[in-house]
Amino acid sequence: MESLKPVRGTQDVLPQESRIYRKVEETAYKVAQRYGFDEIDIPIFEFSEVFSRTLGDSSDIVTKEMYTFVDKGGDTITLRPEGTAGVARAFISNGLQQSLPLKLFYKGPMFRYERPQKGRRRQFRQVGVEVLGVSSYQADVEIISLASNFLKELNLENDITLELNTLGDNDSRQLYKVRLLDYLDKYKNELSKDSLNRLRKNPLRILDSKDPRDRSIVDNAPKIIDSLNHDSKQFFENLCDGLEKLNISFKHSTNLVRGLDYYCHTAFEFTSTNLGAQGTVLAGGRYDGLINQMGGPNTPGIGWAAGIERLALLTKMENKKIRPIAVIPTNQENYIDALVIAEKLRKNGFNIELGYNGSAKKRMKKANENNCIAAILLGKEEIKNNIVILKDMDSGAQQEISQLKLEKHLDMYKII
RNA sequence: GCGGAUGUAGCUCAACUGGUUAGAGCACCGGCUUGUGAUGCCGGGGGUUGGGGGUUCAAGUCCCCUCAUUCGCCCCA
Repeated sequence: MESLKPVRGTQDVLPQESRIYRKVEETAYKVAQRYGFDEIDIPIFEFSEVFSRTLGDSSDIVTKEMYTFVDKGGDTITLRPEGTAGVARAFISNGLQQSLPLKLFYKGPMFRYERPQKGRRRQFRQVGVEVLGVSSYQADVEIISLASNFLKELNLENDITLELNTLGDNDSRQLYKVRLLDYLDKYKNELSKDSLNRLRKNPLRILDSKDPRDRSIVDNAPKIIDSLNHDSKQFFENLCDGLEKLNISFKHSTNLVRGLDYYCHTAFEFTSTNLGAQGTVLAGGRYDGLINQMGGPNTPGIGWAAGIERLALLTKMENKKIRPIAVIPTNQENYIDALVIAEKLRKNGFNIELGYNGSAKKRMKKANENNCIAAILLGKEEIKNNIVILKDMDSGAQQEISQLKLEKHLDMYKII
C-alpha cells in the first residue's frame, strides 16, 4: 500500500543507525562546548520570507527546493532548508545584539525538495554553529578549528580534506565580478548551457562547474585573490596563518565560491571522495551582510553546517549499546521477585533486561542475544534463602550471592 | 527539474530461450523431557515476484504507465 511507504526522501532511522546519529550529534555538541558554544533551538518552520529574503529569490533553494505551504491561518510557511536564516531571525526577534558576541550551536532536521541520492534526503539532519558579532578573522579560525576537531573526534581526519577560499569584501568581489564577466564574455559560445545560465544568475558559480568544456576556460580565468584589496588580502592571510599555527592543513581552492551577495571573505568545505557526488560533508562561510539584509542591525556572522547522514555514512565508528545485565526468573511464578530486584538495580544505575515471558532457557538465550554481560537467576530456592545466582555471560562462571551484597558484586559491571 | 541503471520472502540472492503448487542461505518462531545461553539436530510461519494496465493458450520472465531505489547533472550538508 502506497501510504505505508515512507514519503520519498524520508527514512526511518532504526535503533542501530540512530545510535550512530546520536553519537555524531553529541560529539559535535561536546566539541562545540569546548569552544564556548551554547545550543540554540529554533523552529523547524518559519514564515517563508525568512528564507526567500535571505537566500535570494533566484537561488535554487528558493525556486525549487523549499517545502512551502499555506497554514490554516493563511500564512505562508516553509520548512527550514538550512539553519542560518532561522538563527539570524531569532537573533533579531530576541534583541540579542545586547549579548554579542554570540556563539551558537544547533542541530535538527532540515528539509529540501530534491531528488534523493546516497547521502541526500528530503528530510535530513544537520549540526551547525554560528558566531555573530565578530568581524575579525579570529572567529573564522575558531570555527574551522572547531570543525576540524569535531571531524577528528569522529576519526575522519584521514578521509577528509579542507578546501578554503576567500571571496573578499564587497568591494573586492564587485571588482572581481566585473573582471570575470569581461573574461567570460570572450568564451560565450563555448560555455556549457548550465554555465550560460549562471552567467546571468550567478557568475561566480561557473568557477566550480564540473563540465569539462567549462573547466579549461575557467582554469585560465582571473583569480579572486588578484582582485582583493589590502584589507581583504590581510584578512585571508591572517586566517591562513592562524590555521597553519594550529596545524590544520588546507587546500586553497581558488574556485570554491558562494553565490549569494551577503557572503564575504571566508568560504570553506570539508570534503570526502567516498560519497560520490555528495562529497561535501561540512561547509561554511562568512556572511557579514546577512543580518542587515534581513532588517536587523549590521552584524557580522560566520558559521558552518554539517550533514549528519553523510558523516554517519563515512564514520566506521560503531556506537555500541551498553551491555545490560539480565534478570531471569527461572519460573514464571518468580517474576514479581525478579521485578523487584530489577527495579532496585535500575534505581541504582544498572542497565537491566527483564523479559516478559519464556522459560529460563528462553530467557538465557535472549540474554545472550542482547549481549548481556551477566545474568541474575532467581528461583524459589534462591528466594527462600535470600540469594541469587550471578552468572558471568562471558566466562560462564556462576556463583550464589546474598541479595544484600548483590550490588557490590555488580559494581564491576557498572562501568561501561 | 533532466539523463542512465535497478526493483523476486525481514536481509542476500536463484528460477534455461515466457511453460505446471516461485526456491535457497541467513534471520524469525517452535521442539530435542519440564531451573541456565553461544554450537548441533528436527520442524514451522512468511512472497498477489513494487503497483497498475497490455500482449499471449501461458508472464517473475515481453511491452507501456506509475511508484521507489541507485548513479550522474542542476544545487547542496
